[in-house]
Amino acid sequence: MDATDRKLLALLADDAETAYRDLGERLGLSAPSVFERVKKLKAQGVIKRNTIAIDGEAIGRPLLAFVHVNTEGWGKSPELMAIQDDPRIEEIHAVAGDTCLIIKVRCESTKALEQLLKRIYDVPGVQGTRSYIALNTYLERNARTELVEPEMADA
Amino acid sequence: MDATDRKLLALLADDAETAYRDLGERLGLSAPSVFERVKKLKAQGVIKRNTIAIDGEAIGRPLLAFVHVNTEGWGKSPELMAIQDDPRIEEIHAVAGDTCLIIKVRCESTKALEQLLKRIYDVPGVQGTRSYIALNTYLERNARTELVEPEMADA
DNA sequence: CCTGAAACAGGCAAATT
DNA sequence: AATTTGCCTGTTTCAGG
Repeated sequence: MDATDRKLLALLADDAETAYRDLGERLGLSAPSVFERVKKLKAQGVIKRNTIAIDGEAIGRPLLAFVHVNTEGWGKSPELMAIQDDPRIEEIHAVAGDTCLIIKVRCESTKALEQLLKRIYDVPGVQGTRSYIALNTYLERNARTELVEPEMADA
Repeated sequence: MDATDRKLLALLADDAETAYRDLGERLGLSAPSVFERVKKLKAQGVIKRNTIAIDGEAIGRPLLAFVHVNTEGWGKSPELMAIQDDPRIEEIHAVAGDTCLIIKVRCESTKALEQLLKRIYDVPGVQGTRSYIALNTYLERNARTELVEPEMADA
């Protein structure tokens, strides 16, 4: 994982369909060398997978929300994890703070969100939820590397 | 946007490197037909772009956090939006609820998060922040379509 | 939407520095 | 030892029907 790898990751994150030849030009490498690096990054698990970014509104899910879930005892129950079969659920994180779980959901409507919340409330141990409805998304992207070496300044 | 398109999007979200021939087999179409559909979905903006999923830990950013930002007046100031040049910032949403903005960040360390918070606090109009540190991520994926027709049940 | 064909890029092997 | 050059296989992409 050197500076070239980080720049390569940044280029692929921006457009994963760029030809190895073009990537090589930008990195000062030949196409096979770029291929080798990508292969290694995939084997190492740095690149988890290639995917597409889908527009939420275009697929009929204009409502984005973050749902904080409070549970008695520990939050991660199999019943609660079962909700991930719902394609509206995009993320589930256990967090430290004044809530137990944060769930990111993308719904068709407020009614669909209500149904989802109902399902969450039906899980044993769930004490309550607090929802944050996104009014506008200014930025939404995957993990990024920086093109330059990160500076480790202290506090 | 018919059922075939939704299934195609689901397949591409799972693995965007699948050959059109293989996609065609699963969809009951020929490779050129799949190509046509993908082209249309891109032109319509349904597919926003092809990208790679990068492992946060592998690039030295094991610390995921959601930062709620409270501001006086309206949250979206140019100064605050300028923080998106930092690759640690993955998402910025204006939300309705007991906070103004939710920011998703992925940092190298608690010190790096502290610096980021410092930068946010330095923006005029920012009254306070509340951070939720992810202890464990159970699910993290992009927008998904469902393979079957969504049922619009009422409340 | 499918069949056939051309252009292109991906992936490997040998050769070179 | 690592990278580049060149080649072959396969996919992508464009016709025509």
